[in-house]
Amino acid sequence: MSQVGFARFSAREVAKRIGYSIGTIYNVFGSYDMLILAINAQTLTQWQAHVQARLADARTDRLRVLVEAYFEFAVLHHHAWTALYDHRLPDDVAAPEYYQDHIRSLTGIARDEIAAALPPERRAEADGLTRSLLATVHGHCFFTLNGTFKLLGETRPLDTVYARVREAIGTSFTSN
Amino acid sequence: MSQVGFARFSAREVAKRIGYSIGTIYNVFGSYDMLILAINAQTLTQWQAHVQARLADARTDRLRVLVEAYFEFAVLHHHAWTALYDHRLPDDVAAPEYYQDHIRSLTGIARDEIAAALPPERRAEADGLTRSLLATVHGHCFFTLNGTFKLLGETRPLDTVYARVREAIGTSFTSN
DNA sequence: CGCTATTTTTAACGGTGTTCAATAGATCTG
DNA sequence: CAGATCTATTGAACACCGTTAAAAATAGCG
Repeated sequence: MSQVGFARFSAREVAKRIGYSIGTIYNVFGSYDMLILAINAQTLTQWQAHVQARLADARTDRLRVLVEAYFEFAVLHHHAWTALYDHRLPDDVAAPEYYQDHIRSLTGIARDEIAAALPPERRAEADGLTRSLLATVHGHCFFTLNGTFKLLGETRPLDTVYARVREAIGTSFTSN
Repeated sequence: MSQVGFARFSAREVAKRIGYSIGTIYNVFGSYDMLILAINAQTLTQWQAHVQARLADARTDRLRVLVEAYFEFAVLHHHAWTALYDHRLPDDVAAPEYYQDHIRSLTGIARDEIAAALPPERRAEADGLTRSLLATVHGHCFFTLNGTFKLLGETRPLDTVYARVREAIGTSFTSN
């Protein structure tokens, strides 16, 4: 996945590379969707580890480090990261519980940092603000990787999105 | 595309439905990528028309209407909208000029509204702020449609993202 | 009409996800 | 050990896909 990207990824190629036949892949994972979910879950694990490692030796401005680590991983593993969002289950199928847990675990890190960065009287906003800032950072990262920012002339997406985060943490008008 | 979505879309099916053979599709569009680009360009045109129509009868708070129209189109045509971002050209291929123009035209609408909403002494920030807020709104819209917000418990993404936009327009710490 | 130029078709190629009967291997039983 | 049961693995078959190029059909023109 990290080598060819989502569009050129194939279950048959996986089977070939690990020395098994295509049938075995299907016995183990059940379907193409579930194979990709397993791979994406691994990506989420690596992403979380990356963010936690960066936060571990962050001495000041942990929020900045958090945002940087988010971007860094996506740029470093852009095929794997993009696959997280390129893959879509059928509209009537929900992601398995284990996969949802991976997402909750990763977003939980952001929540803890944001809660810690908020003044005590605004801690109640932490959950809503976290969801919003995750989306904000995601949008900037996505536009960085898919070329939209290049097209529009944005050269410092990291600084830009950090300004958005600081605004929201500093003084928020949200009602969440 | 709007019926089956990006993943299940096929050029052969298009040929069948319009009563031509697959070869004709390739004579006209050149490749699968270019066919999708043509379809996505149409989607961008419809999106722009939708936003302009909403802005045309906006009497107050045009920024709110702008954000609402963005969301509304994505939700109303979520398969077509998602295809805009599911499709990725090979890393070494740039989008054709006509397609880039569509994007610049759509984002230009946002730029004009944002510039008008800014106090005169901050007009210079309009371009950078527009890029950032487009990414911000995109992120919220994307998380709404791909289920991330549902998973995280976000129930009012439109209000939430509008709070982010108001923050940035109201008092911005950005250096763009 | 015949001749050219354009449009369209068709068949083939190599690839994909998916299924499933058949095989191979491992494990347990008497 | 021999045999039976259970599990893991295979690979052929199916229906689809994007892509190509030669052949066929159509249109335009003198």
